[in-house]
Amino acid sequence: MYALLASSNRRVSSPREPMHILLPPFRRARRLYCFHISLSIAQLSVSSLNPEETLRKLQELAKEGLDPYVVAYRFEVTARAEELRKKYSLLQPGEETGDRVSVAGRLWHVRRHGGITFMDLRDESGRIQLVVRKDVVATNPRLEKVLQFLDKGDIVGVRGRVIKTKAGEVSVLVEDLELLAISWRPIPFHEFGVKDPEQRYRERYLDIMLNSKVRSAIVGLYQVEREMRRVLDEKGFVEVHTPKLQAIYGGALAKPFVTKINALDRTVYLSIAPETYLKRLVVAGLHRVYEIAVSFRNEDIDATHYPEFVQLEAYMAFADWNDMMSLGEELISEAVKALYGSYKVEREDGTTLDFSRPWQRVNMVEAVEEALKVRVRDMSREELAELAESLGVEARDPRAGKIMEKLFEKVAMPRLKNPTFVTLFPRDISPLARPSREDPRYAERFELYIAGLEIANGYSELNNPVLQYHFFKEEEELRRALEAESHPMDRDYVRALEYGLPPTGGIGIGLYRLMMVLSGLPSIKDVIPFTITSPENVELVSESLEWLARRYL
RNA sequence: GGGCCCGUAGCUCAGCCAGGCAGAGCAGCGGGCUUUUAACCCGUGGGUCCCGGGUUCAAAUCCCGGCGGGCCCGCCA
Repeated sequence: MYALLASSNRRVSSPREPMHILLPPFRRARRLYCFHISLSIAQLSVSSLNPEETLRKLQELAKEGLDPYVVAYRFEVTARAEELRKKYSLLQPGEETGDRVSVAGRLWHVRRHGGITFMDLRDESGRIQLVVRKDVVATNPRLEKVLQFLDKGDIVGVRGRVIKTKAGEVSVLVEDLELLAISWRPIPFHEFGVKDPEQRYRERYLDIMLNSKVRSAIVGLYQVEREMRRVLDEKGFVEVHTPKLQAIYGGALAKPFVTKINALDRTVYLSIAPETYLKRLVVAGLHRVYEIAVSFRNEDIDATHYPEFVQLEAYMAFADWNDMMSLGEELISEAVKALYGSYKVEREDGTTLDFSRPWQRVNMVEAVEEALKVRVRDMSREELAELAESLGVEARDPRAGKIMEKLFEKVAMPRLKNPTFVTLFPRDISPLARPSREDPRYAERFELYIAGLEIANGYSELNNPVLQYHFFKEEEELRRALEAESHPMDRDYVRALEYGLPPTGGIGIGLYRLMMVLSGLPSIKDVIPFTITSPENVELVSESLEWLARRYL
């Protein structure tokens, strides 16, 4: 009884009209906009901001002919923040130069002191302080006006003289300032300002703006790619694009995305790897070929996996797996050098990763034996399975090699900190690799581990069409038996091999993972510029200001 | 698929264990300040305590159910 009353009271006392009811019809809004705007905006829970204040600011600016949406189409930039700080670092505190520069960027902080205002402006190079002094402002009415309405988050361009403040900071003494764009939303301007993990990925532009580690990882990936392209280019490699829409997916063992080409009414798969196409190109006589390939795998998302990722795959005719390990060492260590100026990378956790060549090489079986102190090399599938189960490793797979790999990942992989090549993978889990010239139970296949993460994979490429056909058939049977991922039969690929593939080495390097390891960021999503997020009802300031559009048309 | 944690102002969080007027800092707004560094000082507005139900004189707090999010563990780079 009481409960009923209480709950019904609560319901009565907290009614909320849906927001759209509060949004005025267009015509009426024009006449009464002041009233309606403040009303409708007040209902928006949108981030703090203060759309009302921002609207007022825009109206005031418009009156003065300073509406940035109307007047600001370009701004002549002559200097970058970081360059200025370096170039003028030797000025004495309080010293002023006559050097006039113009810089542009976003205001990060505004510190008003009455007669003097300090602002931090950031452009893509870094930060520079702006000083706006009352005596200078007095000579420039427009500056005086704009200054009233400046907020942190706004995009401005300034012209002024380079000085060093009494506190010793290189600054621009502002003589003129143009408001180039305003921010309607508050920006959490502290380092790591966006803490909510979901918001970080939803509004990634904020995370990239505010989180320097994320920003440098994203820029770093570009630098890594650039350096790897340089190294490959010098060796005569040709960069190509292979199809992302494929009739038969292959080159890896993974679940594909399924889609359709309407024009052909055909089901196609998004590329899970460029491998088989790149090797077709080697058959075609492009003896050194590579791709920085976006690949898609329709599998789970976790800290080290994301359904779309970027890998560099390179193939070199007349080379074997040893050559590819050397190439991998060179590509990655030179990229590290280009990025950090050293082959050693200090990480946040205090550890150092040493990319100096050559890197350690251990074969998988020896690594397992070393970790377990048990001789496993001649064990049967059943013996291996028993050992695995005793260590809590699932061992239902019919392939002995799969069990060996799992054992390795369980007992040996986490120990691999500095770059290490794990060599001699089991043959039966390597359908595109060439059997070892010394022991056909193994393949001439390696994987590269850094900081416990698998970063690269390569091998002496299988060029024997008869064996390739045989392995594809094995994979088909495996798929039926296991419903596990297996490599589909690709008859055109075998046909290409039948024309003759030279002895060839190949390597694939996971670039996001490499960047994860280098940056020390804990999730692969941190180094990917944009990732998918769950559906969201996005509230927009603009929606309540639709009437304002008319002013600009 | 199994286990653990979180949801309170625009943001970061306290309050919950042990039920009793809804709190702090930052951000916003108003005022002051000519050398600051996330400036500072004074003043001030701001709440669906995730949602629903239950227990109780009384629920942000206890119980049940749901929703949203995160982390760890098993399979794929």
